[in-house]
Amino acid sequence: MGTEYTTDNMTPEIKAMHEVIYGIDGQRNQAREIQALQDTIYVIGGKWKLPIINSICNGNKRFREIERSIPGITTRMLSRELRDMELNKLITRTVSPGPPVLVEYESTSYCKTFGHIIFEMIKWGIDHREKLKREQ
Amino acid sequence: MGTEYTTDNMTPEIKAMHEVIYGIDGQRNQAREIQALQDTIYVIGGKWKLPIINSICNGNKRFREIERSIPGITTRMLSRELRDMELNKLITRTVSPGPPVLVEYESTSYCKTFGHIIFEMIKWGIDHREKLKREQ
DNA sequence: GTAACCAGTATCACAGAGTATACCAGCAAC
DNA sequence: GTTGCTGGTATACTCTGTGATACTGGTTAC
Repeated sequence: MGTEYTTDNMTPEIKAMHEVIYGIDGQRNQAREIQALQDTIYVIGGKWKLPIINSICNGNKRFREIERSIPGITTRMLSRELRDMELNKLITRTVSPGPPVLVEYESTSYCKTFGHIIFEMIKWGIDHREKLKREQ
Repeated sequence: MGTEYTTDNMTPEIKAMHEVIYGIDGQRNQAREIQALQDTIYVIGGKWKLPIINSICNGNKRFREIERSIPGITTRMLSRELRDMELNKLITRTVSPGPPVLVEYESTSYCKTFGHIIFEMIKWGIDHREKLKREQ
């Protein structure tokens, strides 16, 4: 059933992804979809990770810079998330002893792979607010 | 600074979104970005909402269907999230008294606006697993 | 009548994400 | 010396999202 297609012309990566979503036989592979979605939620879930990633990708490097750019975050949470993200190789932390001591956080290429997700989420949020405005 | 642009040709919606992201003067509006991102996280955050949305959008309508399609979820959490999502008009719940009683959940158009986010998250999750496989 | 399914509810438990608030050493600016 | 900033840490606490497990009434299939 379903439309005919050929994967002959695809690159190996695209072909693999296609086969995960649609399966070998072209049927939607719901089990793989849900697994992928849950994997992603596991990695970037929580209240603060994406805002911190977004802030650093926007060029904020310093602890207080990042803190100021995210309304509502506490130093406790920021510190904890930064450490966790460094361990998971989402960001790098570079210390220049100075004086004064200078610590800089930067995104890794792995971190940047969330760009599309963050972009879609920002778009949704903006559009949502526009819609709420129009409904008033 | 930055590249010149004109918004004259844009639809009102696109123009409004453009101005939120870039501001009137074309500069990135980080404050609006973070607000939009936090709004989105507020609405769809948590471990189960997106998997449930995805399951219902994939055509699962019945409580146990949805339950079976999401590994790890408990009836407690599913019931709770479905109620919450119905209250927030993400889904509709239709009861046919039967016998036997038949309850069907369906996504609303509002619910479907998360499609792009979910798609990007599934893509990321699939790509991430492919990369891990290649690194072994 | 027994088993299985449907669509949940009930009850108890708790881990950990998140919060509130104060504080620290070192440095710079005045 | 006082104030402000940096880059956090310390401590106690909250609370909520989540989990585990058993259970319910109604129905169907055999």
